[in-house]
Amino acid sequence: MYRSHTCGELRQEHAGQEVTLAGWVHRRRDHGPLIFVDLRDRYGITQVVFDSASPEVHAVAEESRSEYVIQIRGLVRSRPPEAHNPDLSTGDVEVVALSASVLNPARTTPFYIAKEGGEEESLRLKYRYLDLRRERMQRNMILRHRVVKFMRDFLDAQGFLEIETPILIKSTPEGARDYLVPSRVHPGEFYALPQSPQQLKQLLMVAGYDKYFQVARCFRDEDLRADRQPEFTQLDMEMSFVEQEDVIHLTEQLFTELCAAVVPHKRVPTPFRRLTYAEAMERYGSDKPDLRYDLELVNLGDLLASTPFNVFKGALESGGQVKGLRAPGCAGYSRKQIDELTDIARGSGVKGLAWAAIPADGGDVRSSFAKFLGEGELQAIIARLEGQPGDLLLIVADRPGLVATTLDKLRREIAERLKLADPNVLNFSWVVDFPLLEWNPDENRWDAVHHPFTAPQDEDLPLMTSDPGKVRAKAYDVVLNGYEVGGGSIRIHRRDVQQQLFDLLGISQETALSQFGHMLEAFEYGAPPHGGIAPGIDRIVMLLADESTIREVMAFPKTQQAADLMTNAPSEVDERQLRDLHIRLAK
RNA sequence: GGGCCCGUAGUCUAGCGGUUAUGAUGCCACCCUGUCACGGUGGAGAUCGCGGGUUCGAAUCCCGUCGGGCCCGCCA
Repeated sequence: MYRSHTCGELRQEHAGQEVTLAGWVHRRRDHGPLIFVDLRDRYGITQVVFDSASPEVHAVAEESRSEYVIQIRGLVRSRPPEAHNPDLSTGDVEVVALSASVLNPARTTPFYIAKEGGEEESLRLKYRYLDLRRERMQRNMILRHRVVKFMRDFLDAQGFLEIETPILIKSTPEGARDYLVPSRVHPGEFYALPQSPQQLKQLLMVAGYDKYFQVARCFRDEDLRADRQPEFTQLDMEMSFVEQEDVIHLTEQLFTELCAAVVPHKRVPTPFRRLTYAEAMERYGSDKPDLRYDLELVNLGDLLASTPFNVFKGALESGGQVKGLRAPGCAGYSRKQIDELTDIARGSGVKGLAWAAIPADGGDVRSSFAKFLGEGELQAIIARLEGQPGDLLLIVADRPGLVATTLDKLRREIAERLKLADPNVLNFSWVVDFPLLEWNPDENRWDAVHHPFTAPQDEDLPLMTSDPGKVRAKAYDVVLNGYEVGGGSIRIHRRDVQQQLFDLLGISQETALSQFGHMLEAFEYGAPPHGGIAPGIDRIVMLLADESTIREVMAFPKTQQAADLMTNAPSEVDERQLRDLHIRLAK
């Protein structure tokens, strides 16, 4: 045994005991004949005292440097009354070294372990094993463990079974780009890594495992973002004999109890608010709005039906929208600040941003567009937006999609500037009634918004033939503080409905059979009604940890170019390996 | 595929056409018996990401390239 205790556990009551500790040298305070070493492991820090009265022991402390791994045997004693350290959990005691040895020396680390912050993230990623020693990453890894442990315990208590599904599976064309794995045994053929275990969990329902879950690694070969990595982890769940309401209820209970258990200092409003997709887009311009603050978008189109202002008029005449957003107390924004907002708007693709500032002192409204408006229109706009003295009004006119994207971005920007989002609130909500299909003008067919096994809502079934774009799906997303943290649906279990959907998606009999034959066949052997959801663990932990990227809650994440800076993956491989796989590289 | 931002000792950072390239911290040596971001004295440490160009002169300006970040597209 290298140690009798960890560096986080000694207390006043251990005084007088002889203990053995092992850990890393966190800091060393060398007073010559007296040296203090803060010994660190993942449990905490304990102060060890080396006195020159024992020269051999003292010599070990003298040669030790930061991050040396050392072992000491010593006597726990109460610190002198004036020397207690309230910042350490072990701060009432110290260990007087009786013997000591260096288990392994350490080079000077490329960044401080003891003091965090400031370094380029790429440096932290290159030396991730050092970064992981630090408190921030340790806290995040521990939180992540607790989250996953809670999920497992919760679902186990609810009667769920955790079942593993393969990582090497069949590639299917729709959805995200697959990561492919060449087969050595079958020249020219490939496996895909799962984008999610979607089909497999549905087959488990056919098999009668009516409550399934898995902490499932998922792979998508798409471009990265702060909240998107090429591999990520979902709490994949599926249940038989459930309706949408059952899945929502269970998930809500899971999240509520999870947060109470692991982040008790945060407030979770319950029940979770519910928005339809149409309502979310209308009021927030987003299907994942941050509901910690209001700042709702307001439609102005009807007020401007006969406006002479060409920008508004043109947008409305071509089927677009004019919508606005009230930025409370921002009337004093400088030209520069307004230009920044305009740049943000342009960045989403609109041509410009119309604005009006209502001075707090009751003076004349400053505005970029009032002079182009008709009689009374400015007053009508201000009234509709409920503009008060001191407010800045932001207005966008364009195609509905662009108006939504732009005002969503401006809404988040204003909230950020005004610090409207309470960091200690976890505002979960449900977005429901997603459309089942969206028109794909490039391919001249319908695409599944969720996936091709998502069930349409019963009362919309007649629309499948008459107006497919209006069909709502039994699909639901759970949204947290502006992030989609989970999505799911009730699946189609009727063969005729499935066929109808394939027809709309332009999937031929032959394609359906070759791509989904196993599913269709399975569903002919008694498929129970079923549905599920897949919360994204990385994003949830990120939000619980108050981090702004999921990289901070992953042990070994990849860069935006999908590279691992520590191992230098991806990398070239031997000619021999390629030959085994029957692969020749295109020059 | 596109837009924007960043790259200077181990680390963070100042400098933005002429400096001996700034400071902090870390590192090394010596001194110090109650520190806990210990303190004190001294020292070493930088092909200014890389390549090319403009210029009498480039860390500084221009072009390219590499790496990193944020975003758009993409992400059933």
